[in-house]
Amino acid sequence: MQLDERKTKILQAIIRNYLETGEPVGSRTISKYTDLNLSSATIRNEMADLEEMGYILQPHTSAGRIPSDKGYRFYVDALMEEKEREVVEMKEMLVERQDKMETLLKQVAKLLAQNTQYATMISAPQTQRNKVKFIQLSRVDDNQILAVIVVEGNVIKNNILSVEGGLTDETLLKLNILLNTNLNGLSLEEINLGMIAGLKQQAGIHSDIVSEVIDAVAEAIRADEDLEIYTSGANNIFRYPELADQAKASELINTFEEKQQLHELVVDTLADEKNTGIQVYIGDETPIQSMKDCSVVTATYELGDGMRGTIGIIGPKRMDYDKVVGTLRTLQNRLDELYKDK
Amino acid sequence: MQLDERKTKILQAIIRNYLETGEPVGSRTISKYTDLNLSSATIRNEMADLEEMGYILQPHTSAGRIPSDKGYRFYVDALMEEKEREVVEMKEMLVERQDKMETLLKQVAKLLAQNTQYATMISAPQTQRNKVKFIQLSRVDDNQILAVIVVEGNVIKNNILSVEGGLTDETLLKLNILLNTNLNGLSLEEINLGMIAGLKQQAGIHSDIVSEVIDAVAEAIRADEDLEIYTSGANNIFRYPELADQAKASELINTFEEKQQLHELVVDTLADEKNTGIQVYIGDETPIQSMKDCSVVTATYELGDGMRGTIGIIGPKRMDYDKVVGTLRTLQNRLDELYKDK
DNA sequence: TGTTAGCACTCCCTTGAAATGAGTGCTAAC
DNA sequence: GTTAGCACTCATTTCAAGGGAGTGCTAACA
Repeated sequence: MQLDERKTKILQAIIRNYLETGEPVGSRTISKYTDLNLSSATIRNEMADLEEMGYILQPHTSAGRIPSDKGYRFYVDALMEEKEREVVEMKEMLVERQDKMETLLKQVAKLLAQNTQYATMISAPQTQRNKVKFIQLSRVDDNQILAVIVVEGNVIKNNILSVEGGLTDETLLKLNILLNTNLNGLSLEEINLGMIAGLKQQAGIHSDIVSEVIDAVAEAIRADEDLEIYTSGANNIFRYPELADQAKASELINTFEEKQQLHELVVDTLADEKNTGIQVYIGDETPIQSMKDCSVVTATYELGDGMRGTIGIIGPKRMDYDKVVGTLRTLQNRLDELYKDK
Repeated sequence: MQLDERKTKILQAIIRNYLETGEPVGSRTISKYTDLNLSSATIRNEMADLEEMGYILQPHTSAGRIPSDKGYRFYVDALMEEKEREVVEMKEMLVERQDKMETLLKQVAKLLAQNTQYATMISAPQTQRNKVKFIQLSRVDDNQILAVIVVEGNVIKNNILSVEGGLTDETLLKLNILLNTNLNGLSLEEINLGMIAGLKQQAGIHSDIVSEVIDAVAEAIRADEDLEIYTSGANNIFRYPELADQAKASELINTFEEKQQLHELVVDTLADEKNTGIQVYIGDETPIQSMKDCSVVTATYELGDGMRGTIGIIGPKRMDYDKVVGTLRTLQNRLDELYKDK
């Protein structure tokens, strides 16, 4: 069977109506809703076809129809094909100047949640940072020294180390030179055990300091550590009866709170390079089990210097895809500016 | 009317039973439950008294009794007076060695939530840190310098600054000396506008760097910035039907997610110095509006060097106060060790 | 004077039957 | 190919009846 133009129109009408109301939609509603001027009986025939084709389904006999995952998918695909939509100016998205990335991202998540009435998440941008850029040891007081490590992408790690027997300024300077000349510009792979042993030997009695610094370097470089994820509006799921029952809500809330599982979403989104950077997961398509009754829309954003992060919107399957995709697209463009404004 | 021993016993029996079941408890239950050997009729008379005195109440005629806030309060006060309970060894609380405070606190919150089946929060320890301890500017590359600021309590702040026209190593050294000799040991109040102007003048063309550093100092010192709060187990509230209805759950979840309001709890708890460091808020006693149907138990913990934070457990009024208070007391003692172990 | 047995009464909650109504599938006519 | 009409289905609402848990009160008992 073919999905001709009339069937398409009817299908879209069904979905749009369902998006608004959340109730199964009947033939009579469609008969009036569209400009097709068809009687409800005709619509019923077409609906039977659409059901057979798998685009819509009936919760029970004598109920109206609701879109299936396949139906949503069709709708979203059609939506995405539409011409680049005009970038709506989000005046309400006035973000105050922020000097901290963290605060900015938290605010974006929050505003986005308020704006869309869905749950949102945003991951801090990640960059390739495999190389040590700079190491500095400084005295804080008699027994403590501060180790500052900067790696590519300007990720900074601080460690305060205690030194038992005092340490002369001279020794500190030597250690600084030792570490910088040997480690700068190296990646984690290039810092091998042999090299570490050599460094320790040169550091003599202060080899423990070298150990600690190298541990800190490893940590600063290891990517997953600061894959921070910020969420907001988790409680918005209570707005949608189909998600608000206790079992589902509890699971979802847990996912948002633990954040651990959200990583998968980020990984999955970033992995997919080809498209415009916006992806839609409907129902079972999502990598996260607890969201199998939801739809998830994700966008990859990119800050000037090649750092990429993920924004996600999680809501019911009858999400306002149109608006969400539009908003995300706008945000993709704006986020870079916001960051540059700092 | 007096709250004699028998009334006390009955009241405690009622409360304990209600804590377990969550259902109103009737006279017959108490008659069998206690070792008083009284008939249900006698219990009924006593219950009528207790109700008149405001310790218990009836949801409706011909229902059993449930504790009122006053009843809970009595129960908790009696509990707290009990002799220092033996510190239970929490074997299951084996926390892996963590080198980051943040990770430690997140883990504690999580374990605590799993352990108690309530929602938990923990605030990062705060210390008085009004004084600058140490400032260091270092070159990262040709156009960027890194400013590291350490204030009392070893709070560290990093800022990367861009410098337009290059900066010689000599100038950098001069700036370092300038900043350290003038700012070290000073509190925010002591760094006044006159001094800032003086510094800027001495810095000459690099006065903008001085400005940025001073801004960073102000931020590092300002306390509220890093009053981080970690939460866990918010979805545990779904275990208690009296909290699980949509309106309440949504509000609670929101409170946990936004964290903003939780600050009040921390402030309130830290303000109260006199007692053992454990406080119980029942119903309306809590400073947080959305928790007025909950009970909140908070504990102040102290890490060796005078840093204090707050742990909170949020659950239904029929919380197992006994266990919760015990667990928190244990944790108070253990947290310091855990931290020292680092 | 305190305790207890007995009983009528209250009120929530469950159960099941009946009514409602939205929506369908099918058939026959246009 | 489209439509009107009708019988049918089934979730949901409504209502009354019955059960049950628990109370308050009274009268008897120790």
